[in-house]
Amino acid sequence: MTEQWGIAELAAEFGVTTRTIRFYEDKGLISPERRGQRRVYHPRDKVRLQLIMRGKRLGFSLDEIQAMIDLYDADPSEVSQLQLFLDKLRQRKAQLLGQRDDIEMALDEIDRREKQCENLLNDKQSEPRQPKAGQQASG
Amino acid sequence: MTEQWGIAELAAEFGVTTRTIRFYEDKGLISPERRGQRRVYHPRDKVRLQLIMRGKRLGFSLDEIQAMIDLYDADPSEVSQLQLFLDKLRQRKAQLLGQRDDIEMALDEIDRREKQCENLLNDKQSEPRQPKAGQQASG
DNA sequence: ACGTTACTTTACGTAAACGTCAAGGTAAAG
DNA sequence: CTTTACCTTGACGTTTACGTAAAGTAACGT
Repeated sequence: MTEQWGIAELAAEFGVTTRTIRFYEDKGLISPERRGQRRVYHPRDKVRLQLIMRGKRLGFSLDEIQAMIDLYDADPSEVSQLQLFLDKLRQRKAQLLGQRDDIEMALDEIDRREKQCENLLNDKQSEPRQPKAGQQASG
Repeated sequence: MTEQWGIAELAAEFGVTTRTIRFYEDKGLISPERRGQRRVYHPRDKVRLQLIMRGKRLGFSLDEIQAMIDLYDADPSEVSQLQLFLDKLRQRKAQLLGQRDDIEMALDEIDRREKQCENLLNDKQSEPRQPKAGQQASG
């Protein structure tokens, strides 16, 4: 009985405004219980919001997030639907793998720059005056 | 001399419209050579566009992409700037690592659903009639 | 009864990232 | 010289994802 929250609590917990949460409801991404005219949120709604937030962090549009949530919720009984469902899953997977590759590349570049900087900082701290052409490779 | 392109060529190569490329120029993300009033793009502009596209695939705003490109281009000479620069690098890194975690989670979930589907498909194909409660674990 | 608090709907506003004309320049080809 | 292809600069339109009032309601404390 303790696992339910008002919209303001949820908003605070997820670091968004109540407007945002209502907007997601308008879009059909969540559908909380109604007690009178008030919205009452349950754990499943929180799970939904977690999925939404993760999707947003990964740059997906709300429509895409909607589609992904549908994928999680779906329970395809017909074989033809199952095949189609599997295809969709694999598409998302491919997209995510691509994103992961992009991230790896970006991380590699950042790591290079980071080490470059650290070296520079060490050099400057150990020798505040003469720059001294050393054997530090630059590329 | 062969390494230069018109805006239409570039647009075709990157799968965007010329409007998009000009928009990025307006935003200061790229600044091609001008021959007369025409834009002429060189390899470095392609590199920029690659970075932009990667940023977009990862869900960054053009402003953020701008900042990331600045990070790549910057050559901080002052120690104070260097420290600040390093901080920015590490912030980006943290963000990217977070995104990577998100992706791993999403991939895990998809993999589970995928295997679930494959099992269902196999069951249905080997036994089109009786569902027959088998020893296939479901969770 | 009255005010406060927390919520509700309705509706107009806005920033980002382009799309979509409109109107024209220019260089080579016919 | 005109057509054609390709480019240019505006400038207004559109979608997404909310922000921001405005005005109303429902329970709760005093």
